[in-house]
Amino acid sequence: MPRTPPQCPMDSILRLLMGPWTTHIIWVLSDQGPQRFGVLKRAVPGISTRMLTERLRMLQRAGVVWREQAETIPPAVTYGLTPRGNDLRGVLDAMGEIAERWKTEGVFEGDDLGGAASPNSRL
Amino acid sequence: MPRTPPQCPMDSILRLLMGPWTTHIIWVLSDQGPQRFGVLKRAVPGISTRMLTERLRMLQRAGVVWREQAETIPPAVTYGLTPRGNDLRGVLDAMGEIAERWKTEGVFEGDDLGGAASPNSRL
DNA sequence: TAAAGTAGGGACGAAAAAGTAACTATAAAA
DNA sequence: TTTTATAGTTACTTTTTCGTCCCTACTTTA
Repeated sequence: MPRTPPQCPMDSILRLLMGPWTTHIIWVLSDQGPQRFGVLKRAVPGISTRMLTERLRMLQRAGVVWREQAETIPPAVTYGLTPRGNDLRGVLDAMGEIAERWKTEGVFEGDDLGGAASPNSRL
Repeated sequence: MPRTPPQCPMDSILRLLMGPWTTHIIWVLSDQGPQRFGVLKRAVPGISTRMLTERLRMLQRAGVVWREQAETIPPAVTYGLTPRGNDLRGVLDAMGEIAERWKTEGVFEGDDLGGAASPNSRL
């Protein structure tokens, strides 16, 4: 991400959501309710421990998720959405609705969307 | 972005929007109407020609923007939102609303949101 | 006795993303 | 006549991201 010097709250929220797995994590927490770390990891297939930890920390710093650690000996940590996190549910729903519609319209057929397709891909 | 093998339309739409400048570009086209390349570039301060071109091409492939080239000698190219592009306006508005609210709540004060803050930042 | 699960932390390195600079063509303006 | 503008493309280089592997400490299970 470039050095946008933005002061623009939109930009901040985008940098928050834009990370690779972020919305997926929020979605799971919103849909399945609070979950423990391991369950969450299994619910987001393909994510690495490192990534999941990092994203959760970041969402926590933003006040979007809470973290509750039980000081038992194999520690049990649970994450959930704060009210602020629930604010995001609307955005996610709106996106999901569009995604559904576009899918029925066949937008995602030859799906080479998203990447910096041309310059340095697969060198 | 990792190799999400997703088949999930949400994922496709996220990969579409997630690029660094993408939403900003869409926002400008939605707010100011169709614009020529140069104007657009000036409206998204900090973006490089390369990036702007690439993002526009991608949005075009997704059917979100249209491109109209006048074959005059200094070529004049205009970009605008398709109806599909306008679908996204709602999502953007929803995000903008939240962003406003969070700003008044002071969420973005020590703004180190978004990045992979811990491991390799600023080495 | 050894292995597995829990919730991570840290180092390393490959790969991807994005900035910079240089180049294209032609016409109009200075 | 040199410069400027348009809308890019291409090559080169740097920066950032993210996956992989190894480590923790303790308990329960096989």
